[in-house]
Amino acid sequence: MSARGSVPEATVARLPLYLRSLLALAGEGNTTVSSEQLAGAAGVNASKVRKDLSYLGSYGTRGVGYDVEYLIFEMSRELGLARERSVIIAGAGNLGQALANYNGFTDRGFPVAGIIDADEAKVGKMVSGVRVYAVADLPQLADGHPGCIGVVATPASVAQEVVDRFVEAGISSVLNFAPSVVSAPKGVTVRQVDLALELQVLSFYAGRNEAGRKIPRRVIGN
Amino acid sequence: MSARGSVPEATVARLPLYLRSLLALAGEGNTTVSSEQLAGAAGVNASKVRKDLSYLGSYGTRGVGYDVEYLIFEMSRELGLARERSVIIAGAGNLGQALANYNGFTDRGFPVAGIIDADEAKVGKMVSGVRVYAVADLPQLADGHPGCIGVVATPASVAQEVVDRFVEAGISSVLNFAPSVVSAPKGVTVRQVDLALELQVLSFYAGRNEAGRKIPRRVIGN
DNA sequence: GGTTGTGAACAAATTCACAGCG
DNA sequence: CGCTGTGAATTTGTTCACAACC
Repeated sequence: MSARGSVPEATVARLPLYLRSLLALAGEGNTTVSSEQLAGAAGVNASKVRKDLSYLGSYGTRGVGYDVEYLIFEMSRELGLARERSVIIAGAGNLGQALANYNGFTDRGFPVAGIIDADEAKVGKMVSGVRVYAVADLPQLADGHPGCIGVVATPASVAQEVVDRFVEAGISSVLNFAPSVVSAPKGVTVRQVDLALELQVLSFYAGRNEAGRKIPRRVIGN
Repeated sequence: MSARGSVPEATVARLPLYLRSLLALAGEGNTTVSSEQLAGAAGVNASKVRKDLSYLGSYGTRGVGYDVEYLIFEMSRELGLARERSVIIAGAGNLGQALANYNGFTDRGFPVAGIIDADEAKVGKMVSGVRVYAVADLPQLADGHPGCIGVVATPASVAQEVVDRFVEAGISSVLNFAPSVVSAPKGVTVRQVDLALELQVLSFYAGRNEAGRKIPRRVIGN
């Protein structure tokens, strides 16, 4: 398939996984990788890797595999990682501070441009090297970092309001950590991460496993 | 459908969303809710709500809707939230401390039982009200909190090792924040949360949106 | 020989549409 | 009449299996 037909969502969600694996493989000195190897590293199966890569129109070499450096290049380009994207965090509370302090963002190419907070007492302070700005400063901050990503780390009660402000400031990518459903106009992408939700899902399966274990106490031949 | 056939994964992932919405609705004094309303609150569509609820075998009343309290009860039961589950965090670094400090876990019924860390200098210290334990203390800590959930907040390089230790200690639910694919024996559920991955996915769509915007500069009638 | 790229088969998830019931 | 519950239709995602190619 030749590059520009829309890439399935499920595939998009796996691209960063492949990229991460490829970077690791490159670090180990591999110059070439088969779909089988890449699948192993990314924790998926080989046909999936081949299908996914085929959506990017990337070319491997039959009988050989994919060129690691070339794939990294292609994939970074697809993911828009050539261009740096800053992150603006809304909410200087627990989670906001944690995220500002979290190296994972900066390390992987998403520097934190600032934190905005409604609490005047916090404005002007530094939180692990990141300045806290007033809500009124958001438009200016966003302008200074074109293509930046807004991160919602406020209580759920104000999440929608924050998203609206982000959108007004011209931000079109939002990562929402608040446990609340938010809406945004078309053209704005919102992704939701709810930490407690993940725990609840685990709890569901834990219940099933434990319940399941009750009956087959001593199964013959297992 | 009558309760015990396996609930589809996609449905399981939405149950906490419904529960959250139901709690909000109950808080507003609603005693009854239609699939349409619940769908609105949870940000999905009504048929999905009905299908999902039907997997739980929950009964609504035709012409009326669902009883809010009853649904909350049923859903909490399904999610195993009657029983409290503690969380044990591995890694007292940036992210680990942030998570320990994050009220979102405790507030929603997942108290943090402790942090384990390989660094002897940190052992015995308190991190926002949570004690740091040595790795050797893990089995005991896990025993003291049956059905607990292990959270990996270490560097990727040791994530697999940590998961192995969790499993040895009898933990069968793991939430992995390290950007690395980990494997675990059958019967152990692992969920992956990669914060930078979310940003990369946003970056992908941002690129598409921006590229798309290049051409229709001034669209008539929009 | 080995590995990709991809149609075709299969499976999962979503949406439609309406019968059934309060 | 209004709303649920669910089969059927559709869409999306995964896996298979193999021809094409290096």
